[in-house]
Amino acid sequence: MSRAAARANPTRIQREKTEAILAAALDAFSTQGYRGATLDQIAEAAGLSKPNLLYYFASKDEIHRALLDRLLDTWLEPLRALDPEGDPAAEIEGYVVRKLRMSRDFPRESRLFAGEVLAGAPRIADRIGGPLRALMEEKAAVIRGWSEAGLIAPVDPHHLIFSIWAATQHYADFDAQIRGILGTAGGAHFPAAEAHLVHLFRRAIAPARAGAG
Amino acid sequence: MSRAAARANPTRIQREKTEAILAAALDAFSTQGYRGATLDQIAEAAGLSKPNLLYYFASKDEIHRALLDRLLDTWLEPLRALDPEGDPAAEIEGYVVRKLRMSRDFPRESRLFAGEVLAGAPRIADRIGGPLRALMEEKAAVIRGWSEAGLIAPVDPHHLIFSIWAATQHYADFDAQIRGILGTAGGAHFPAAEAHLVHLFRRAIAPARAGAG
DNA sequence: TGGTCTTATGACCAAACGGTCAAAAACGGA
DNA sequence: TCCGTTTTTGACCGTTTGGTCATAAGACCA
Repeated sequence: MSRAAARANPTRIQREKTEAILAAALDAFSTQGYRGATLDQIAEAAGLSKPNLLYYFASKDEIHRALLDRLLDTWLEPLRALDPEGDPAAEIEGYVVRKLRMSRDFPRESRLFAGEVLAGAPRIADRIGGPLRALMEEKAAVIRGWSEAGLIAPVDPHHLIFSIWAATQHYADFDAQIRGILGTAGGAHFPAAEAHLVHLFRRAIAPARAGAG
Repeated sequence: MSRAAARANPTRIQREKTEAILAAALDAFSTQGYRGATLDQIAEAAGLSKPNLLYYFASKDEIHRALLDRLLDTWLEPLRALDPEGDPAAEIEGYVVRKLRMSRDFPRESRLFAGEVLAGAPRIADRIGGPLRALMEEKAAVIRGWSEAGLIAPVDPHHLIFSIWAATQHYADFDAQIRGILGTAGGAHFPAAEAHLVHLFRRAIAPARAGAG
């Protein structure tokens, strides 16, 4: 019999405990990294004994993997939603705003992902080179099309997307630094951040006016 | 007698071994985090036995602290160099370029810092709330002055600097992701990144032309 | 109520960890 | 060459870590 967490027909207890474990593990991994988090710590936070935890997940690695699986599904949604048929400026601005809100609403997930990439992406290199890259190419082509049609300024689509990722995720990943500098608590700086980022990227893609270039 | 590494008059051997240890530790900590890196691993990479390593540094924590001390000194240099008397656009663009080049030339340092902040900045919270915050306020005031004088567009100086940090450091911290997507090796994408970032921030701070807003 | 499958636990294990210590080896100035 | 200092090492230690296992307790349905 395989692991309880991976059953086809999970029982109520399996569903509840699996959720509790993943929630506790997300806390642990996102703040302390893979090696820094311990099974004892996760088990205690989830309200289980360690052997009981290992009844639901076969190993530490399997918990981590399960978290990343969930994460990547939802992580790319904002970019997926970028509509090739929509208004270019509105689409890109909308993407920036959606991405920033994910940083605000899912900072632990952002940090989990950041930590994994920071470490060289040992456990998700395949998915970065696969689905993520494919989606990136698809949307980059859309943006390049807008560029070439003169609907937005000439920009390098890949690096534009990198900048959007960087600038938005920064508010989750570097939260400790931002709080230390601004002195704000509980995401009070997000409205200003959103206004700034919309300004930043709106100007970046605004088509050059007549007479320039 | 205090630790060999902290002597006032270090011997040649002390200097050499201390360097070797810090170099090995930078590799280890930047890719695996504080808990992930082990003394055995650092010792081996530095070509020493573990007790020998602990002859130079009293503890794992002391090595980590020494790395952060060095790092923070040089890390803020690009921002410090932002000249209040210079041309605003040139100063900000210069800052972007310098910061990006630090990501290119010191990616391990960038990742060490990122990992520390990601974990909640437990060991550098004081220096973030202190010297870093002070420098930030100083330069933010400069940028605000430029804004109010109409020399650059109205921008939130703090968030502008956050965006510059985020967008430039991204190329070091998320290198694994960028390589996985672009397929480039050895920093071949840096010229394009520099062109893009200069474009991005030049437009962000360009004063509004007559007739707009 | 009985029986079966699921869930939980205490005791335990080997390996890895950060760190200590006494003693040996190497260094370097007189 | 001598001798005090610096440097290096092997052996060792207590703790923590991820993980196992046999067994007990609990849930659920007939």
